[in-house]
Amino acid sequence: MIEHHRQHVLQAQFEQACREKGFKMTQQRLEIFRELAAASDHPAAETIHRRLLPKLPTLSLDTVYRTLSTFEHHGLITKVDTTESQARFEAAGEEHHHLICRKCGRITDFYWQRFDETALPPDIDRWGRVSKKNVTLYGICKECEESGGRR
Amino acid sequence: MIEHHRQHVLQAQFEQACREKGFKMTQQRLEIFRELAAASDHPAAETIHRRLLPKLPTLSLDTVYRTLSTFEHHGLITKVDTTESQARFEAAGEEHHHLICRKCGRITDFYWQRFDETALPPDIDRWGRVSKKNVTLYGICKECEESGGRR
DNA sequence: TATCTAAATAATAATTATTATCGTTTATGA
DNA sequence: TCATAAACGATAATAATTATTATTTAGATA
Ligand SMILES: [Mn+2]
Ligand SMILES: [Mn+2]
Ligand SMILES: [Zn+2]
Ligand SMILES: [Zn+2]
Repeated sequence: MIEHHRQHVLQAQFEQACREKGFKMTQQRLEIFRELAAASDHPAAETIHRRLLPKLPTLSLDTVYRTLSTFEHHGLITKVDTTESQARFEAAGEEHHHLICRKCGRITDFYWQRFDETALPPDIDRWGRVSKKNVTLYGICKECEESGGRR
Repeated sequence: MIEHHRQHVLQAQFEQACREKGFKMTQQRLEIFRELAAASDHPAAETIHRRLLPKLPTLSLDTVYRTLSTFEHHGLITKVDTTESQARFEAAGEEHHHLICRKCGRITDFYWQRFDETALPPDIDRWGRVSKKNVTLYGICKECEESGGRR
C-alpha cells in the first residue's frame, strides 16, 4: 500500500541522515523519528515515550530525551516556542507557524507565505543576523469556544 | 528628580491596580512589579529574586513565583515564548516582538507596526478567535558574532 | 561470518524549575 | 485598635530534564 511505501521511503531517508551525521541507526532512534514525522500535534518527550511503549516495551524515557536532543542538535527536529514547562517537538520541515489555544493547549500549524516573504524592519540589521522567524498566535479554538474546553 | 517622580507614579498606578483586582498591596509585590517594569531583559523568577534580595533580604523565591503567577493571571505581566526550561517574564505593555540570540540567549524587544497592522491569513478564522500575535526572530546578535558568545 | 569497540541504551540517581503545605505575619476594613 | 482573610517564608513535594554507570549493540574490520 501507499502508506507502507511511504514508511519505507522515510526509513531510507532517516538511515541516510544517520550516515551523513555519523551517528548509529538504532531501532529506538528510527521509531522516535517516525513518530515525530507522523505526528501533527507537537508532542512532548513523555507523549512520544507513551506512544512508542507498545511497540518498544523497553524504551526508556531517558532515551527519548537523549535522542530528541541529538536530533535537535543535528537539525532534524526543532523545539516549539511555548510558555509551557514541558518542551514540545516537531520534525523539521517547511517554514510554518503556530496557533496555540489558551484553553486546551493544542498547538496547530498554519502557513503564511505572505509573512514568510515579508522583509523584516530595517533596524533589525543593527541587532545581528536572523536565521529563523516564527509567528505564534494565541487564542481560543473553535472546539473550546463551543464546548467548555480542557483537552 | 525625574526618576524619583516616575517611581512615585508607578507606585500609585500599581496600588490602583491592586485595589481594582482586589488583592493586597504588599512590599514584596510592589518591588517585584517595579523590578519587572524597569527590566528590559525579560528576567526569570530566580533573576528577579536575586536582584531584590539586597533590598528585601527575607524575600523568598516562592513568593516571587507566587506573585508572578498572580500578576500573570491578572494580566499585569506575561510570560515570554521561548524554548528554554526557565520561564521568562515581562511587564504587560505595548505590543512588541522578540529577538533571541542563539548564542547568549538574550531576549531583545523590537517593534514592527507594519506586522501588527497586517491582517492574518483568512483561514485562521476557521481555527477560532485569535487574541494575541507574537513574532520571534532567532539568530546571532552582533556582540556574539564579534566575540565568541556565551553570556 | 565472527570479532571488536565505541556509541547507545536502560536503570537509576541527581539536578533544576516550579508548586504545595502549613504555621506565622500583615494589610485592610470595621 | 482589633479581627480576619490574604499573603508570606520555611520547608517539603512534584515535575521535567539531565547525569552516571553497567550492559548491550551497530557497524566496522579481519
Ligand atoms: Mn509545527
Ligand atoms: Mn518583550
Ligand atoms: Zn482549544
Ligand atoms: Zn548573543
